[in-house]
Amino acid sequence: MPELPEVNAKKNHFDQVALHKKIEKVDLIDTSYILKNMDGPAFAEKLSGRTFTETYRRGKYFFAKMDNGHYVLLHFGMSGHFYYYEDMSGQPKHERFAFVFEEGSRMGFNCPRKLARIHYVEDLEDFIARKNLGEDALKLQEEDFMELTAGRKGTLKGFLLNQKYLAGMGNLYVDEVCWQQHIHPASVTGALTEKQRRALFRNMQDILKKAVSLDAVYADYPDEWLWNHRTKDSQCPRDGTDLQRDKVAGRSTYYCPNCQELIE
DNA sequence: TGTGATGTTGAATG
DNA sequence: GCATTCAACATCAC
Repeated sequence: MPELPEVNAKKNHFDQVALHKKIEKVDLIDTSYILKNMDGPAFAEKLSGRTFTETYRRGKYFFAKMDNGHYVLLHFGMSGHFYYYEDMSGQPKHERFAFVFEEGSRMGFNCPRKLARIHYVEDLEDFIARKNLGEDALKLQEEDFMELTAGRKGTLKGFLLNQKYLAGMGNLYVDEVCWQQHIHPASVTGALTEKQRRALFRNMQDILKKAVSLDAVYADYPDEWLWNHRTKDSQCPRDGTDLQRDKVAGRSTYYCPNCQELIE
């Protein structure tokens, strides 16, 4: 589930249940694939006795700051999720590790597909610079977006998905904004007019803000959006045309062949 | 049973 | 440097 609004919802959850609680230990189940820059026991040792003091989200990257000034980066991949519980009966099936708080509750990190990535980060700025991670899509300024898009070759979808330009957009929100703007996702980014690019940018932020305000609960997303119509054999909520499904920028893409213009 | 899934990365290619 | 395509990562659900 995790694109910007989903990760934001996870942050909200984490802030609510995990901040300011002393970590007694880290329960390691299987961190072999997801923990990237140290092994499980070293990670557990680093975290033991620490307290999370605040959190920071940039795009889909979630950083939990500790009382020693260091961070834990949690990237959820495709299927990562937090589960907070006090009774072991609440332990999720694919928990890879859990922060065990002194009071006895646990913040479990569940990840069936092991595509999540965890790093122990001493220097946040350095980590972001090395990742070449772009500005958060909600913090990006319109003029910077205009500069990033001007004259750019390559598909609009490929651009919006690339986290080094702006961070946070994923497959579903990209389809949504392209659809709302009547623009075919395979359009050439730099071929859009200035007016189109400005409108796209504003609409993108509006969509993200709305999704964040709804805590990424899909059932509450406006029915006028493509979102809940983005399924096999469905129709465009605007004009009833059968939606088309193609691969664009290597990702499964839904769009309306009738009302989304290919600009190139 | 085969296929695809909200993400990222690296290799190969143009 | 830029952009594209493909494969890989590991598991589950349909």
